[in-house]
Amino acid sequence: MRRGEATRERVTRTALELFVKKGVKETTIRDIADAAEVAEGTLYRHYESKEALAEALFTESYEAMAATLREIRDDARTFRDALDGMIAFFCRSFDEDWVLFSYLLLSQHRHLRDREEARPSPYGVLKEAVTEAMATGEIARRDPDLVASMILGLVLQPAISKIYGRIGQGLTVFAPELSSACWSVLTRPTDG
Amino acid sequence: MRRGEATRERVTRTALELFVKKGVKETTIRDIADAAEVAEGTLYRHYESKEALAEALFTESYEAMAATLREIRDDARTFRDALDGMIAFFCRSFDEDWVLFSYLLLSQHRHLRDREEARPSPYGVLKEAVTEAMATGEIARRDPDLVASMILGLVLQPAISKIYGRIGQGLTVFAPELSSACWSVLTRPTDG
DNA sequence: TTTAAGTGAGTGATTGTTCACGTAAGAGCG
DNA sequence: CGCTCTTACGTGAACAATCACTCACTTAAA
Repeated sequence: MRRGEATRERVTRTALELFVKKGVKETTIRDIADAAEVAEGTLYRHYESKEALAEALFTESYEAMAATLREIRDDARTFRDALDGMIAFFCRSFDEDWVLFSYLLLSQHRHLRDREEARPSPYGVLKEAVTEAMATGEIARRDPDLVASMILGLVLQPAISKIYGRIGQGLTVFAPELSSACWSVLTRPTDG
Repeated sequence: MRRGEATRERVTRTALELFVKKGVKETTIRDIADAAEVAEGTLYRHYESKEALAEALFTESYEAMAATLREIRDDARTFRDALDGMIAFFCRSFDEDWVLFSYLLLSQHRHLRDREEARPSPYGVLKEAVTEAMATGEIARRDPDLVASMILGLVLQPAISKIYGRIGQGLTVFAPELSSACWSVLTRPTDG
């Protein structure tokens, strides 16, 4: 009694691909059903609505990412180790599932709009790590939100550039370079 | 015979605000017409379609930004001056018209999707500046796309964080800090 | 008088969702 | 094993709502 699971996953994956290719609003239930080779009604056996599907797709991956980043941070001895680990993990994940990360990066604003502050997020984990590193004196004390944002952008924008085709190679090869760039920012705060 | 100009601008501005608040697809012609206190038909005296309005709104500001950044770069003697000037200009513009920049930042993926490579863009200007600075030896030679992306992200993400309310103050106060952070990245490429 | 600008009810097409009807996978049972 | 029963899963025509856009008409600036 569980052929349903395979169908669900096919629908979900197909939707993800179409959402990335055309956008959520521009993708119709019919598009998804046709591409996944199921009837329109089937989609509603697995998701309450198209919006719920788009939301689940985002939130599940987004919070899973946050959870793994937290683990990496908790397991690391130093902030530098945590940072390197998080960056390496992000790059690897990105290269492993390009489509999923395109969806996360390109549709985040849509979903983050009405999201409770308290929910787990990659940004939240990073900010906590930064704050703690300031407390232990590992990095200089500055506005944690500014620092976390700069680092986040420094890593995410290359990923976005890869999505746009500006960068050809996988992200993983740049992971060490991204790490050291972040570290430069963290250790040379004020400079002529 | 030109009461039209004022109406056009009211429609345009109202659309911008609604696009940022609700999203483009989620904003209807009726929404715009009601909020701008005109009839639905009026919108079509000034724009071919809703999509054309959304596109014009994006492209005009985006390319105007690129043009100004290019001027700043051309007027600057050193790359460092160019970078500082561009960052300062971005921060000022952002603080001056928060709504417009929210639109540019949050809807860029939608519009950059099918955009000709050759068209002027802030990224293009930055990449050129980076490439030239590498040629003159002002900064170390590395992948220009990676470097341009890192710097772009380092500056844009704080702006996005401000849109999300994570950062309270205006961006302008952080301009010097953003500049020096970028410079750290540019001058300390490889680091244990 | 001319014509750009404004109007808003009407239209046609799209689309998310439903629901009454099939289908097959396991459960219970003799 | 064979049978029936139950229930999750699958189907797609039909529905109702939405919405971008049109157009015949009015208004007012030059």
